[in-house]
Parts: sequence; C-alpha cells; structure tokens
Amino acid sequence: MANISDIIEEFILANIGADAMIELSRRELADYFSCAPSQINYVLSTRFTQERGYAVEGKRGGGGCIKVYRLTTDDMLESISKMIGDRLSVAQANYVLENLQRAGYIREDARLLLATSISDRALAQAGVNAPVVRADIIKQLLLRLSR
Amino acid sequence: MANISDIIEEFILANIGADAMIELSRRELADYFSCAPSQINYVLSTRFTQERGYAVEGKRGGGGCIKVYRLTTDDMLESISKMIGDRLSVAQANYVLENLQRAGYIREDARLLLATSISDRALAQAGVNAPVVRADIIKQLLLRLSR
DNA sequence: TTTACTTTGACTTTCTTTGACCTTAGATAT
DNA sequence: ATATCTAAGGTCAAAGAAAGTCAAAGTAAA
Repeated sequence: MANISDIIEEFILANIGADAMIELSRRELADYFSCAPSQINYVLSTRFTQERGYAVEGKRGGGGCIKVYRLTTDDMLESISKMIGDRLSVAQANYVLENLQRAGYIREDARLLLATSISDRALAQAGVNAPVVRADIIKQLLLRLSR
Repeated sequence: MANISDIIEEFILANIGADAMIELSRRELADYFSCAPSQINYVLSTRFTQERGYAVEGKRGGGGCIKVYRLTTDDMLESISKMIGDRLSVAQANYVLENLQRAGYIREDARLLLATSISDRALAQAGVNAPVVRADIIKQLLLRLSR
C-alpha cells in the first residue's frame, strides 16, 4: 500500500460523495499525481469495475471528462442474477420479468416492453446465440435495477 | 462540461420554450458566446438532430435567421422508422428511446431499462451482429408501441 | 524465479474549435 | 427590370484538446 494506483483509488473513493458520482478530468488528475494519464485508466479498470459496484463513463475531445458512479447493490437482485446461467429461453426470461414486476421493481408497461425486447423476433439476428444474448440482457437489467 | 458547445446547447434548450420553436441569429449568438459563427452550426448539427427530435431550418441573406423546432409525436414515429436502417449504434438507439420518452410513449424508468437492454454489454454475445440485433429490438418496440 | 501487478509512453479515436471560402436573399442603384 | 452590393447563413477541412488502448518495461509477491 503505497503505490500510486492505491493512492488514486483512495482519492476517488474519498471524493465520490453522497450522490454516488464523481466527475473527473483525466489530465488534471494525472498532473496532480504526477503520473501518466493512462494510469488513471488503469486505476479505473482495475478498481472501479462493475463487479466491485462501479460504472465508468468517459467523454473524449475538448471539455471531455470521466464520470464514476457507485452502484448500490441489492441482495435479492444479486441472488437472482447468480441463479441465471449462460442461456435463457423466452419463457424463463419472461418468468424473471414477471417476478421483477411482482416484487415491485418494474411496472407492467416496462415489463411488456422488455418482454418485446427479449422476444424471439427481436433477437432473431442473434441466431443460435439468442438465448445467450437474452441471458445477458436480463443480467444487465438486474445489475441496473440494483443501483 | 465546460466547453462552449454544451453551454450553447443549454442556452437553446432553455429558450426553446413551450411553443417548441426558437428563432435565433447565428451572428448574434456567436458574438454573445464569443465564438466562431460556424460553432453554432456545429452545435445544431451535433445536438439538434432529427434523431434527437429536432428540426433546424435556416434562411440566408439580409434578415436571415435560424429556426429550431422540437418535433412532436406525429413526426416522430415516421422519422424514426426512416432513420433506422439495418444497424443501430448504442448512441442512435438511445436517441430513439429518448425521443419516445419525450413524446410520451414510454416513461423514464422504462427508457432506462430499455437502454440497458440494448447496451453493448447486454448485446456483447451478439458480437459484430450487435448493431443489427439492436436495430431489430428497436423496430419491435416501435411496432409494439404503434398498436 | 516465476507470476502477478504497476507504471509509462507511443499511438489511436473522438469530440471541439476555428477560419477560409461559398451560397443565398434582400436592398440599392442604374 | 437588371446588375450590383451587402448582410446574412452554410460547408468543410485543418488544428486542437481531450480520453482510450495496448504493449513493453519495471516491481513486488509467492
């Protein structure tokens, strides 16, 4: 515990604040800590990953910046998410969506739209991969709902 | 957020008003924000696009001006379906979803969930096909919403 | 001594800003 | 009427300003 990455991690953690978001400038941070700009990317990609409960979003060009969000996890969603394997049929996915509605995470209109988005028609182009894509979509939804 | 383009965008959004239209003078705006006149065109062509639900119309010569309209529901479904080809980027798909929300077809929570379901992460397994799958999902949504 | 983690920097991609040059519409003079 | 002038807006490409990627080199831990 003394390397720059850890220090930068501390800094971000300390400043991410109550609204669970921080907006930073890669260049300024790098200047401040006297390191290569890409060091910031390294810290973000090793410490502020989705698995650890963070989302990172960057914008390039003049006035660009990097935003780091803290996701707040919910045990129930996490456990559902673990139960889901690599593949999901339309029926299984709909079952999950119905549960989410029942549990109050989503309303009926959203459920119907989501059902459309994971339907066989919508995922036709994914071919044999459709069940895998469908599982991923549902997993991402669970992640999103848990933040 | 500190670049002129974003500030000019804010300004236009703030002034477009209830009648969904604003008439502006390129010269005056550029003077006001101390930028090149063509900066205004840049803002208009990157932020006030059809995808995002706006139409821009300019008139040259003496007494010329630029009018920015916010599109309303009727125009929208039509222009959106025209816009959608075989493939759709995440950004494009999100504009569509934002338009749908603005037009009152979907609520914010549904939009966010749908955004998740067409994200790169969710469609990662579709690989190179992701933009095609994404376009299909959006098309199916439009079909569902229009009935 | 491996193996995993850090640090660095060259190169890429994306978005923004600027300026030179073009086109159009109305006004004015002939 | 017609030609010319002038005051708009339009286009495009080059330069600038971020952030992103990746691989090589350096360090620490097992």
